[in-house]
Amino acid sequence: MRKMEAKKEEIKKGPWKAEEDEVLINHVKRYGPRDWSSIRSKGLLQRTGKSCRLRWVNKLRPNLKNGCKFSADEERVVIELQSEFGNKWARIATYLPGRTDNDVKNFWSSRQKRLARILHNSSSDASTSSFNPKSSSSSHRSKGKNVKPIRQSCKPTQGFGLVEEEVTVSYSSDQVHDEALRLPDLGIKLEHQPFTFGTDLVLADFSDSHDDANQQAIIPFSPESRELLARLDDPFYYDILGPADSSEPLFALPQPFFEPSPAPRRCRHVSKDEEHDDDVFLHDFPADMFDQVDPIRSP
DNA sequence: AAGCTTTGCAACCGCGTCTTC
DNA sequence: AGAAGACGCGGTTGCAAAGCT
Repeated sequence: MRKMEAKKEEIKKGPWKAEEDEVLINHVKRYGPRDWSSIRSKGLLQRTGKSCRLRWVNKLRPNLKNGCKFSADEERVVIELQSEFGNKWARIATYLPGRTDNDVKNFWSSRQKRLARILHNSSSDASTSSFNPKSSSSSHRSKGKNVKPIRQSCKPTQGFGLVEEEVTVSYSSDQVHDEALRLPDLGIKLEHQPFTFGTDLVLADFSDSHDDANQQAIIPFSPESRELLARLDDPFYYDILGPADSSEPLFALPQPFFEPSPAPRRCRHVSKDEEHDDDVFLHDFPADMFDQVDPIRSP
């Protein structure tokens, strides 16, 4: 028992040190990005194989865009692919060179939280709302599935944009959720908009609770937002919108940066023969890949 | 300037799948 | 065939930095 406890204690967790990174990089140089468990069994690091793999994939791998914000194009790709694939972050990441599944996941999570906050701010006057962004953890995000469909009816009271007649559209909460996420990309801020439009958007509550009139929040979207929401079904939705950033054509239908490489689900395992060829695993990588591996600064 | 809140991200965990023996 | 171990993925958590009051 004591032995087991001692063994447990040997496993190190928490932030990685530069020395550990160096050991890990050396291991990958020598054996390739595999056999993670052997790193610990050989006594090289007190980390689990999983932890080593994660560190390599998310931080040490060459050509990663570490510390680089998602560009407008990348955002667009993520949004589009998320709607297509769902939360298949690894799959989505294959379309974004230099991005990891963790990056995509965190990016999406941030956006969701931001939206939750925006919606909450917009509806803060709606005392009937039970939506609480404080509890909008990721569990909240994933609970949007079982909410009521929402109905948006636009009755423009101002000559604004292209809306000239009454439009009544019904969307699922997921649709509005997703599309509302796009609005900031259009240069449209949901916050601080004068709510002069004629109608309200009745948004389903994102919480887990059951159908209940009290769960509804009245979200007074800005005219531009309403206009966009009213056009979700338009196949030329993206064409209608001008680029938010003059330098980039934001709303062309997204194309993958690269076709995702049909990478094998798992890395090839090492045969006994290959084991002695130090470089055999490096054939998968550019010759200078390790020159690009910057030593990670320790916190 | 200090305290509080929000945000971004690194890392961990649990679980499902695949491979090896 | 099936058990055990390794790997990969998605969800979640914790913390430091940034922003706000």
